[in-house]
Amino acid sequence: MHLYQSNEIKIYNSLTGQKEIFKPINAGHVGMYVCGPTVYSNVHLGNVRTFMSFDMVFRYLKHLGYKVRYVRNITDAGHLENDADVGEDKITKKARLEQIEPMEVVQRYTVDFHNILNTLNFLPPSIEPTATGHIIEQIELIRTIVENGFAYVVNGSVYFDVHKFNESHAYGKLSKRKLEDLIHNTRALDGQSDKKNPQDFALWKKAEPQHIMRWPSPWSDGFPGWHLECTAMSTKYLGEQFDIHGGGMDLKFPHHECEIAQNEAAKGKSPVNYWMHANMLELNGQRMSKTTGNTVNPHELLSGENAFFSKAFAPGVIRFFSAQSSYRSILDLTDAGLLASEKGFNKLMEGMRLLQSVGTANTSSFDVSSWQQRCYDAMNDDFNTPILIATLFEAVKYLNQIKEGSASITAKDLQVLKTTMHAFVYDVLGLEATSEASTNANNDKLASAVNILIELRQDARINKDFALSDKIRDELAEAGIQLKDSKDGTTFSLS
RNA sequence: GGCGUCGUGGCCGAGUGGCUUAGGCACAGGUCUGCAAAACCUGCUACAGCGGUUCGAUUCCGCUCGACGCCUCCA
Repeated sequence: MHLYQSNEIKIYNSLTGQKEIFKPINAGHVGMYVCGPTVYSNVHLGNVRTFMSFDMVFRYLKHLGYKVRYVRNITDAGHLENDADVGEDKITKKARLEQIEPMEVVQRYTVDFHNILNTLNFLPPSIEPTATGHIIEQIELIRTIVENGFAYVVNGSVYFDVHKFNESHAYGKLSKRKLEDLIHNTRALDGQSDKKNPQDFALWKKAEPQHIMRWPSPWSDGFPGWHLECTAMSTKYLGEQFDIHGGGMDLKFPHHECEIAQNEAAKGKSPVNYWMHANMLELNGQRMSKTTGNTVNPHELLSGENAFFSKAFAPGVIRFFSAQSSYRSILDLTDAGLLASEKGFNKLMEGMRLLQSVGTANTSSFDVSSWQQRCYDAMNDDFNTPILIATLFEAVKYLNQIKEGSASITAKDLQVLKTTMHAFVYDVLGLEATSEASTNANNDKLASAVNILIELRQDARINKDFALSDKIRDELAEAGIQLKDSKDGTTFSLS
């Protein structure tokens, strides 16, 4: 008996605009594809939020016992500066600017991307394919689309014929656009486009002589179009139709719209059953933008070396902050918000510690099994992590009451509580007390030193030498060590 | 201009046609303490505006105002 058999998930499907009961194509198995980063610079923090949302989706599906194949690609070629057919490949441009090989650019930022995700406690996807590793598949796909009459060749480049496609299919059904509206609203191209219509998009681009990233094809030496890689790689590893496709809201049009068109043109099938789109991340109420300087990269957020935030924030705090809002809402990153999340996160982690130390009784004054069900209900409702967190805090409050003696729990219920808290806090939300884990190596020596000071202070307090005891307390505080007095003695924590 | 999303208490941020409350932070009072801090307990307030549907709307519908995203590079 797997958990997924008793937990019916509802997913908000961007394609239909409503929450739908999730039914995987193959019972017990889930195929999920998420558009990964274009590795031409440090990964965008907003992109990290998107991946974090899907990391939690991945984790929950796994927790329920699904066998999940999670594919998240690396775009290392083909993402043009613009779609107007005259743009430069982003990787190539960066390589030219830095005077290094394109693959050096790719390597550098792929490593950076993985570092950030590891630091933030992401689970690696099942497969992480690259665009350049699937040139053959992409060429085959183009060939099929051309044969089916939905693409045309001009001067060695191949373009998808959106108008032709729209005669027999619905181009724009995901983003709720009509082709005629697009025609009226597309800016006229200035100059030498090979496209029949501005709405057409490149499947294959002939490379200019100086272009380093190039592969042979039936049409020219060139490189594949950006939209094509996701179609090639998703269907290669997940099948012509698969369960979940995710990505940032900004990719809905044109990227995902083009994916649907490509797959329908090539295979005659709409590729995805459930489209999920994560909303944008803002910084202080404004969109992040490199051009206006209103941007922070993940390193700067983690290190505190930036102009926006008062301190460094631990990975767990960032995850907690993200999970406190729904993946479908715009999330505004602010100093006050992060500070509030830090306190909340610490409170939750304190609750996790209480699980180990709290005493049991003959009766429980709290309905643990209905609480447990509400945790599942929250996640089953379109992965509602804010509700899950609110429910987890009910348990924290309960644990504190047990500690204070105003509530009680049986050993059996405590076991359920412990298992469930661990499952949701660690496995599903991916939270870890990383700030402590990272200092553990030094903790033993530090602890013995601080404990000596605590003893000295205790002696001073017994002697009513409060000047000395306060001096020890205050100077430790300045050094980032906070003493906590309680009935059972004094402990400390690092701030 | 087109398409889409949204407007919740001091702040962030869920949710719902009435029933019992989101939750976190902040704030106030209390417990504890030599005093603090920390921790804990208790309290606190809301649904942009105007109409409509309804026995009843923050929740549904319409309009107004405002914010944001995509439509052109920025995730």
